[in-house]
Amino acid sequence: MDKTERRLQILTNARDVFAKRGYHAAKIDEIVAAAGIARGTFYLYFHDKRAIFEEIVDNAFVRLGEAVVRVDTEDPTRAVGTQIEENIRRIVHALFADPATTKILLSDAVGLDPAFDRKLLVFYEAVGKLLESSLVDGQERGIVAEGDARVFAILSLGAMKEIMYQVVMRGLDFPEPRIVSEIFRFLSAGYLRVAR
Amino acid sequence: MDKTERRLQILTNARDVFAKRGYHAAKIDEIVAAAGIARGTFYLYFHDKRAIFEEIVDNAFVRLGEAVVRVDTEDPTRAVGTQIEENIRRIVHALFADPATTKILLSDAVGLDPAFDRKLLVFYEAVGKLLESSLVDGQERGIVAEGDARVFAILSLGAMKEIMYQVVMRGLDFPEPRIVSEIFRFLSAGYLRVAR
Amino acid sequence: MDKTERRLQILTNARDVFAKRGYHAAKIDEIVAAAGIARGTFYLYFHDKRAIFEEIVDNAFVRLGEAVVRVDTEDPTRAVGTQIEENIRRIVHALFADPATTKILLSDAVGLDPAFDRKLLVFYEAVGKLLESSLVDGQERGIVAEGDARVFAILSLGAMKEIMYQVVMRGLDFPEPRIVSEIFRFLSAGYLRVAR
Amino acid sequence: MDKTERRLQILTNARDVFAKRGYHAAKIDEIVAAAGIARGTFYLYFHDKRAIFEEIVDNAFVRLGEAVVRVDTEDPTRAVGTQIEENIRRIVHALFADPATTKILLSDAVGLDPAFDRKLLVFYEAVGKLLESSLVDGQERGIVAEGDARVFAILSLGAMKEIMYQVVMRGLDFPEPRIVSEIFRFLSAGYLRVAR
DNA sequence: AATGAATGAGGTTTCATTCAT
DNA sequence: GATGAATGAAACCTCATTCAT
Repeated sequence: MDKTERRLQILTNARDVFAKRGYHAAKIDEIVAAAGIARGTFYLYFHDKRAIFEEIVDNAFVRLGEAVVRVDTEDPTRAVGTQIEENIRRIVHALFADPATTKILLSDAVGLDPAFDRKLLVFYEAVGKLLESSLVDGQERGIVAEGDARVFAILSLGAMKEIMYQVVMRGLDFPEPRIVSEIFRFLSAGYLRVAR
Repeated sequence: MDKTERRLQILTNARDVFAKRGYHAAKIDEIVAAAGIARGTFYLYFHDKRAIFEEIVDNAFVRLGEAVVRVDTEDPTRAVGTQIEENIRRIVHALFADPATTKILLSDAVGLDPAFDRKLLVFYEAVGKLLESSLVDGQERGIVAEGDARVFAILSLGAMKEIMYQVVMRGLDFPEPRIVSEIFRFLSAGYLRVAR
Repeated sequence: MDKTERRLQILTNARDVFAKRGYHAAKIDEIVAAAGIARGTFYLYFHDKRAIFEEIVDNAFVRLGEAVVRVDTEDPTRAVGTQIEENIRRIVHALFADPATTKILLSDAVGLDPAFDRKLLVFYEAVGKLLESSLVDGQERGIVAEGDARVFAILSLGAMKEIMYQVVMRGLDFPEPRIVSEIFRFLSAGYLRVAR
Repeated sequence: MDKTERRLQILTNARDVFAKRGYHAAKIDEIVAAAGIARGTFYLYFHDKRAIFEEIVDNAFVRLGEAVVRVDTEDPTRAVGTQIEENIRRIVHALFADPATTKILLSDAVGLDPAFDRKLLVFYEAVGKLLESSLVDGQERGIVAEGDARVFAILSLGAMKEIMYQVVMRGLDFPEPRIVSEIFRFLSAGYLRVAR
């Protein structure tokens, strides 16, 4: 088994243990037992416990980042709405494809410590900024309502995070397409039909 | 200083330390130093570290629970929209009133361990159920769009959690009323004006 | 309630707690709760935990010491055998009269620490010396077999300690007179009827 | 050094520290210092302080149990008296061979707490039962005096315990064979030659 | 004299990390 | 490269004792 495979094997098992136990309750012992390696071997591949956890999170960030594609409001071949829906679909799909990592992202990595909080914030800010600029762009074209695009971005992100959190933590049993369409509908029209 | 005051003093300082450091990095030593008491005194008032943390979270749950009032769709004196907005306002206000606890709720208490995760889920489920039944009620009266009320509840909760998370973690500088009206608007109409 | 009574009340309750839990597991808290006094009050009457325990043991030593009466081999009115039996009877009676203290003596006070071990040894040595000198006296009068009187003393003491230990620890249900006569018989004639 | 040796090394040093200080005053720090290992290493081999102490006591029980051999009253090649004496000899020898453990057994393990008391009682009861059945057997053959065999067993056990206690605690300087013969003589004929 | 809240020394145990083999 | 025994820092918690009221 070559270095890369071995790394991946450790990474995968660590991910499962982190997802099952949470960061602190995940012991190196359990990770190496799951990976079928000796304790010392772990440290040949990862500097420390924190490092492997960060790598798991970072990889997830990369995968999620790749799922998000800038909406091209001028592309005549693909409707803006479709592009947005595609984005949602890809993100939801990436999260569904690896529930253990999703759980880590939405639960275990949260509130680990100030440094990690920062890392999460940076990622969410990056996603938020991307979304925000798309929204601003959309506002100029009249396909996004007037209002603070940054707030829209935050609220949208939160809505998506929460439903995935429920799926992963509670085992909420919704099929992917359903979740995608619900989110899309929610972002499109909200649900309140009242005056205040 | 009587027992109740002393308890409160410890509770308050512990809350700040937890908010600053996160659960695990918060050391009993720092809490007692902040409270200006001896280590032993701490254990006179709280069984252990976990207990005081739970108490902080439970108190927050109670306060938040009290902030939520069932929407009365038949009250002719208060428009439904106003009642909903009032709810949002009260919740946001409760979270704003104690940012340290809000940070604990939205960050430190998350992913602590499976038992605590369950506690959070139970609370969010209770809030969700309340919201959901209001929404179903609203749907019958035509003031809430057709669709899965449970999903609406989850998405709404997530949107609110996220914006408060940003306020508390990043210091997003939005005044309370602004946040309230943004959320209301978001829930009312979403922002996308596109077909897919 | 005057000082002496209060002291006695604490002493009695402490004795029961020590007997029930053993020295280390007996907490000052449990003692004061049993005595119905405040924690601080305890220290008005006893210097520390060790001191009250020592006092309990010392009192027992005094009572037991008083139970032992020198055997007068020249008294024509009381047979030596009767006098010895009387001694055994008084000792056994004293131990039976206060099972809690007996348990403390034979169990809790044992192996507490080197200093306390010394105290026990000193007491047993005093008893042993007394017994030994009686035995030497008896040997001169031909009513005690030849052999090392010191060893006889030790073996006799051990036999008595063990049967009382069984009575107190296991609840061996033997009536006092039975125990007295069994011991007497044992010391008189042993039980083996074999050559080696 | 392999695992078994290392365990033994820790066990031996712990035994000495327990014997020197008593259970509670024996600190893990002193044990590991004596064994020349780090604190953590101790916990690699033993679950906790209690566990290593129990193991020491249990090992002693096993060794002592092995020393006791059932007396065969029908063996024509070995006189019953000789067999009994052999038993005493083996037990005394086992206790002499490891004075530190003997001290632990007769002093430190006594009155540790109710659970441990129970353990000791169980062991002494097992030995007592064995002895008792031999005595009953002996009574049927007329080589043991009439009387309560159980009481005989208890008294004999106590006599042996006490003399070993004196040897180990006070450094009573009696050679092994002397102790064996004194006990045998004592069990055979007692020492009182009086009527009551 | 009585109280009981406060103290803080001290000990056990855990577990991430190192390093000799 | 792999191993796993060894390390030791670090943290929680207990509980006998003190002392202000």
